[in-house]
Amino acid sequence: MLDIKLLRDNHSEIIKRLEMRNKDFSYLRDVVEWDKEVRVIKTNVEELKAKRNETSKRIGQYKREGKDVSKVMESIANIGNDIKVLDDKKQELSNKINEALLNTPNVPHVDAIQGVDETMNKEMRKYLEATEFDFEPKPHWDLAVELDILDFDRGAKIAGSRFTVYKGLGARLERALYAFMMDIHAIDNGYIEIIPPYIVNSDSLYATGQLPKFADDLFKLEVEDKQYYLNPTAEVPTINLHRDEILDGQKLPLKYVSFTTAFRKEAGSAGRDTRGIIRQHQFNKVELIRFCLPEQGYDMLEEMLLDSEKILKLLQLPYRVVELCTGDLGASMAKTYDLEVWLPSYNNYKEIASISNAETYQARRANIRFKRNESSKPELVHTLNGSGLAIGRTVVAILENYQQKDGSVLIPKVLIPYMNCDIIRKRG
RNA sequence: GGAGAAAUACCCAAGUCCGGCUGAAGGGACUGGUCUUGAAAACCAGCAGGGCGUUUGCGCGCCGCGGGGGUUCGAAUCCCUCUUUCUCCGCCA
Repeated sequence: MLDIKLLRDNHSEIIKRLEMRNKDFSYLRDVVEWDKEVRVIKTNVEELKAKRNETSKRIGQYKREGKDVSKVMESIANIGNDIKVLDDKKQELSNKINEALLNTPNVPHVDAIQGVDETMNKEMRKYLEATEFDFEPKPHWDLAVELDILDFDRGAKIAGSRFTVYKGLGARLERALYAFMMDIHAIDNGYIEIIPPYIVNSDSLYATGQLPKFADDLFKLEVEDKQYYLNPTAEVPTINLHRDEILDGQKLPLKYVSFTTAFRKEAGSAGRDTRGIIRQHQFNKVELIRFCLPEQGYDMLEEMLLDSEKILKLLQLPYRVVELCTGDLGASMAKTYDLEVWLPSYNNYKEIASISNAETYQARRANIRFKRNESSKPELVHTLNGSGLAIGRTVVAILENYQQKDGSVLIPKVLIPYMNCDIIRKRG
């Protein structure tokens, strides 16, 4: 959420930067006006309330002393009603302001790349060259079916399209990958391990910015009269660990690595990535989350990027780092890097991780603050999140990049202890 | 699923039946001091946090007793509603 105070002082500048997202944000000028009105009303209401408080106190005092009270009562006869009328008016305006702010995305970073879509993202660096084969490489959807490690038909039978059964060494590869990633981040990189609830409430989703605007992407559960949602990304439960809390500034940054199964409706993705397990309704993901001081935010972002890259390096997968342009930037984020892994079946790079700084956007919505020391005022933290990595897509990358001419798949060295084997072959 | 009980400031806890002198007793912790070679103990003193408005500033005001709403001139206290926790019974990995 935007800071209304910043908006008061700098709305032209902020609107200008928001419009780098290629949308119209002129309605924020109205918000500034409503805000002025609210403050005028507030002053009036508070004066009335002060008067009422004072008079009521006097009534109590008079009663104790046995004095007549009717005259004092008369003097504030209609004050309650007046207060109510003004309060309602104020509430109405506040709601309008709030709704507008909740629907407004984050302000892109000052140096953000202006662009309309992913074609204008900027490649920062590359690791390894695209894998070369001396045979025709197979896409993972063929390879995995031949190896009998993924079963698309039965996934569809059990649940529906975009659901897949992992089987045999396919299932083990998935399990090996998340154990491996959790180990690297928790043991080597110093993150605290988290397994959060996979069902979240709407407060949590408002806090991280999935609601109110992106309800269509979420699986919703109605249980009696209550509404729950399936976790769309570990970012949601993990950022919400500290909703409505004041953290100890001395203990920042807080670093968490969170393992979840993520559920997404992929409502706007009909026809995209329909083959294989690139885009599923259900997938596993290891997610890095940090809460830090505002001045640390961008150093933390670079550090997290390296933490994610480390996984790809250890797995010896070719990838590149891109910085997202404003047209491709998620609504809650000020700056985002994507890691894109080389996929022979796409003959291109494909997103496997996304590492972002939300600055204070989520912290303000979630009310997550810190104190530098005991006597200082609370300030909003920066929240960062990054994949470390998406497991399903890592499975794809390994299958496709490590495949051999005979249809078997070598296991990356670092995974062998987790897999208890060094190759996936067709079962006899 | 059934039956009860509870939620007060950093922690414990009084107040809630019978609304006003509770902007919240008391204790612990914490901070400062006295005493002591030093420490402990004892004693003295200080001490709710947060949000918002207004002001050049000192300050002033509004809102906060789990959340939301209501009754009232006035609510920690009365009413409605939601959430969470605990105890017992049932069921269960």
